Amino acid sequence: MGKTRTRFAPSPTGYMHIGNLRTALYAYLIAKKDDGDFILRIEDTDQGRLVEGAVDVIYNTLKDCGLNWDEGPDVGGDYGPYVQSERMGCYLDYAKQLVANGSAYYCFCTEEELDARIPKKEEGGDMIRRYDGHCRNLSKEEVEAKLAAGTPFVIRQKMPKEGTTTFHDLVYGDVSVENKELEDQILIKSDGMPTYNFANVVDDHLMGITHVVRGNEYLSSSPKYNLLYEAFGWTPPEYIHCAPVMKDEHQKLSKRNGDASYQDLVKKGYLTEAVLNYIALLGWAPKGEQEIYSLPELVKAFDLSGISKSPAIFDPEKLKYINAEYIRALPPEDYKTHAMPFIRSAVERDDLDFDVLCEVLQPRTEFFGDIPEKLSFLNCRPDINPELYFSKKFKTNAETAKPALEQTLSVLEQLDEFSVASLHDALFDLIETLGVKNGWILGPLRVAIAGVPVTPGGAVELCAVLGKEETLSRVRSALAVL
RNA sequence: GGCCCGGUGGUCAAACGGUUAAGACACCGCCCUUUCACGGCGGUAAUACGAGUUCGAUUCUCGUCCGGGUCACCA
Repeated sequence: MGKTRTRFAPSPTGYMHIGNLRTALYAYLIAKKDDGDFILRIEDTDQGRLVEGAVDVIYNTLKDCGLNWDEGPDVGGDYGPYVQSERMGCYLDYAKQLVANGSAYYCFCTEEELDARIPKKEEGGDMIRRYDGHCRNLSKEEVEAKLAAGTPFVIRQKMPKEGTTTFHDLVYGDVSVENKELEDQILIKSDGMPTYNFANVVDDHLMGITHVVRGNEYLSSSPKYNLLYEAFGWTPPEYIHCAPVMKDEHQKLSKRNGDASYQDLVKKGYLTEAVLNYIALLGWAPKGEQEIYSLPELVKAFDLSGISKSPAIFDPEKLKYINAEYIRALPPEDYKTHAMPFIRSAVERDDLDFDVLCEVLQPRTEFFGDIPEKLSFLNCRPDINPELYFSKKFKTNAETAKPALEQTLSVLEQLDEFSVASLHDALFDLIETLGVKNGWILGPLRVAIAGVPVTPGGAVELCAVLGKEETLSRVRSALAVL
């Protein structure tokens, strides 16, 4: 048995959606779990749907996520080229091989003939037509003659009429279909290009792919693939079909619905590692209770038996939770690097202690994009609603706030160093001297300098963030209206 | 419509013939606490339905219902 080789084979038609990325992740994990190779192949046979820059999005996303490929268009490898449009030479020859051994045949039916002979019927909202095998029985002479005359043709796979075909899937087990259900699908189009189904089989075989990981929309066409392998005398790969990632009970996650893509999530301030961790868990369950996994840990823990057969709904709440876990685990410098652009977008002033600000923000950040709304009070001196001074628990209100703030102000005026530690000491000394509850002093102070009911951090931290000058100015102006 | 696949709390999911049917997110309550978070403790909440096999079914079989996929010279 050779090395495990998996591939990720996207078509560059847009962006990386979460489902795509998960398929790539699983393919990567399956290969790496076995010390195998992960291959990137670009399937760009549909030139009409190519989107500018889409290949770069694929490269960048995979690189960001650390899903490094061992072979691919840019890094090369022994099985190239890795861009399907550059492999066009070989497919027709392979198809002819199948014609020669009786597993495929030339078909000269035109669209018009088909419409006349077997009009499409509506079934369940789709227009359906099953090819009738008209050209299966053409004599060798007829075929030769048409080819010689230059009649346009396609090559179709000749499906057995009887019996059943079974293939084994590592997730779904054995799947069988009656051969009579199988259509004589087109292998080579009239322009000489292979269809996706055919190119896929040939490429996977030529590239030595041992495990095919893909969405389960291919589950029902897999028997056809296997019949193709059989016709060539090739060994079929192992199949791992994955249930889709859903937006809700009915719809898949998709760009068309405006659903979050990987890039969108990153832009909103989600960490790559967290996104990857979350999507690994969407449709796969580890053995134990652990749910925070780095990529190397995933490689170790990944196990095919944990892959789910049913669709999974993408849950933004759970992603937020996982992301928050990652954010809290960040070293403070890294947190600051990530957070500063978002802080800057909300805060216009420069004279704040951003280290302290980051310190109070870090345990309160679920994703970086939620930072700005927490910080608007930092920009200018607040207008204070006196009701904010009221607290049942600390027996405070606008009346008690006045003496409390006066006492506090005189302490703060004496204090030179506005660090969290020195502010804490000074204010708690005052609290002890007065013999009051912490909240009797600290509650009103927080309101006076912030003016909003909810702030990241308490009075002590906020004083440190604002600095002496701004703090005193805010306390004085709060006092002035009491 | 034919065929294929699936169906455990709101969500992700464990349990692969015997459990009081895990755990996590969300939600609710309590504690901690200078607000909010973090943290700690506790709570509400599930085997789609009906038959069968079995001493015993979430688990095996069949039917029903529900959902998804597929049936292209698209990938």
